[in-house]
Amino acid sequence: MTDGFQVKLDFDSTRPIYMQIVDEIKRAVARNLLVSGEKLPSQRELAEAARVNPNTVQRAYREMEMMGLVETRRGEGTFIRDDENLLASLRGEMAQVAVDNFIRQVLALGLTEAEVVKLVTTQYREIQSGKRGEQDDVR
Amino acid sequence: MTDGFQVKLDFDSTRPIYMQIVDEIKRAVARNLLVSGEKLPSQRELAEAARVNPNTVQRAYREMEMMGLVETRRGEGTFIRDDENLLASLRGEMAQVAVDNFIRQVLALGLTEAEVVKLVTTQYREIQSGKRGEQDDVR
Amino acid sequence: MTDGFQVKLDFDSTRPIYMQIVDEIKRAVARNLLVSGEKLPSQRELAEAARVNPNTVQRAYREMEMMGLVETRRGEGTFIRDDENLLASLRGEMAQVAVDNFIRQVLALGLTEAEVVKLVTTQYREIQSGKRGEQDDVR
Amino acid sequence: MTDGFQVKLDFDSTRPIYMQIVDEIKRAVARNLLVSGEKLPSQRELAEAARVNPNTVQRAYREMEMMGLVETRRGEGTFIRDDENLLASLRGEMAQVAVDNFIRQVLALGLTEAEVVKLVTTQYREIQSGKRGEQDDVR
DNA sequence: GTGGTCTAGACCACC
DNA sequence: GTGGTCTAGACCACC
Repeated sequence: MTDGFQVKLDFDSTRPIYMQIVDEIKRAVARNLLVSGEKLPSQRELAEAARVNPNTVQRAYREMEMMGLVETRRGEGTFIRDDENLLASLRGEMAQVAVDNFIRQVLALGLTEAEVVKLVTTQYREIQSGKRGEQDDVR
Repeated sequence: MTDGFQVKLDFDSTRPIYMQIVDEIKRAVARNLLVSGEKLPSQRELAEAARVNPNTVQRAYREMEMMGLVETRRGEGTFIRDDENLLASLRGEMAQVAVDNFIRQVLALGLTEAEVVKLVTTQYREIQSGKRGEQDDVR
Repeated sequence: MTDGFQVKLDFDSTRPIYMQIVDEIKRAVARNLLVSGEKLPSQRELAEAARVNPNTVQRAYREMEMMGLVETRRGEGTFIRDDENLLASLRGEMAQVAVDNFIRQVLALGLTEAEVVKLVTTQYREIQSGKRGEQDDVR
Repeated sequence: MTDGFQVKLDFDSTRPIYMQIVDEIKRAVARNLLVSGEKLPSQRELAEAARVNPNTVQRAYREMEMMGLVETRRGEGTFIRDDENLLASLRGEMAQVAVDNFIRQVLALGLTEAEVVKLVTTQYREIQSGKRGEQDDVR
């Protein structure tokens, strides 16, 4: 796992393990931690590292292949495809989830729209400026 | 369990259990799931429900007493105090954490400030309008 | 025992032991028997010396930490903090209690204000002059 | 013990019990809780109340008789004598002890003479004014 | 070594 | 019933 992503699994979750693997890789792609053309770990490698059955990893990779996120080249490995549209929609989905959770939280706290926008713009600038030259472990 | 809050603990976390209890109750107060004057479960009740030692619950309650969040009356129980300033700062803290996490996520996705603001305002209105008469379990 | 203070506990008192420990240390600090930066005995040491449970000592130390009197550094120990304001207010409190008790005594004896002031000034000078080079155990 | 004084004994003290009884009665006299002509409890009564041997009480009463504080009239009981000089010296002694302890305390706290006098005069007036119509349990 | 957390359980005080 | 204190002892984290 020297790659730019890690697969953290929750074995207590009701969400199937293979889906969790897909989620993690989608997330890494959306965040540019995995880029077009990059090779994923081999199925065996990942299975060992994540301590799951190789079949589980294979199912995850097959799902991603079907959704067009990766392509598997026999004898070579599995690679992130170069598909701008897919990437954009991935990012859109994740942004949507993030914003949705965020809004629910601030609504529960009783913040008005104006307050939220204020906080968001302020914090956006603050964090962005602080990011210069920093390592990017924003998980 | 009939209360407006639940205490979910992660026994694997490095965060001490008593702090997790405090966190949960602070959160419930910030969200108005627990309001001024309301009685918390007795130390023994909560200890049993959360499957922790009564001493652990007591430590949590004592911490909250010291920070002025609750008031404990011997022989009667522990109650949420009425302190507007404290409540406001609690909400401020939680909003800050929420916005901070959110911004880090969207920055990792490469969204611009304008895009973020757009998403936020759109979603704010959407979720708020959908909230009418709904139950509020947004955890 | 080589420290400048001793913790004498009254196990029959209704005052909790951990508070008695706090009282004693506050007194020692107010009297400069313990000074800024000085290390308190470790929790286990004091527990053994005072024949109480380590948890009881810890509670005392935690209280003092919260009131800002001491600073505890994990793996190192607990130290008197350097806080002039706190020290002054500690001394003020203790002086207040002493003067209060004293006045009640002399009032009960029927002394007038003038008589009291006379006694106080005379005795102040007498005791102070006798103090030169004496050991200071005025408990 | 409907009288204006109580005899509290410390059986762990090194000070003999009979002296402690004398001390307590001297204190009550100095404070006008026992006045000239007043009858002390009978030796048996006091022995029973204080849970000591009647001989011990007798010794205490004998001491006080010798110092001129009380007189015993066979068949009647023991009474506080009317001796202004003795009373004055009793009060003087007690005042001396009180002031001595007090000065040692405030010296240990580092108060200057001026500060002490200031505190004493302020507190004298405060307590005295607060005393009006109050019950006088200043022990 | 140091402090920090937690459990199990006793006993007390206030109501 | 409620919370408050204390003990005994385990186990962990930091040094």
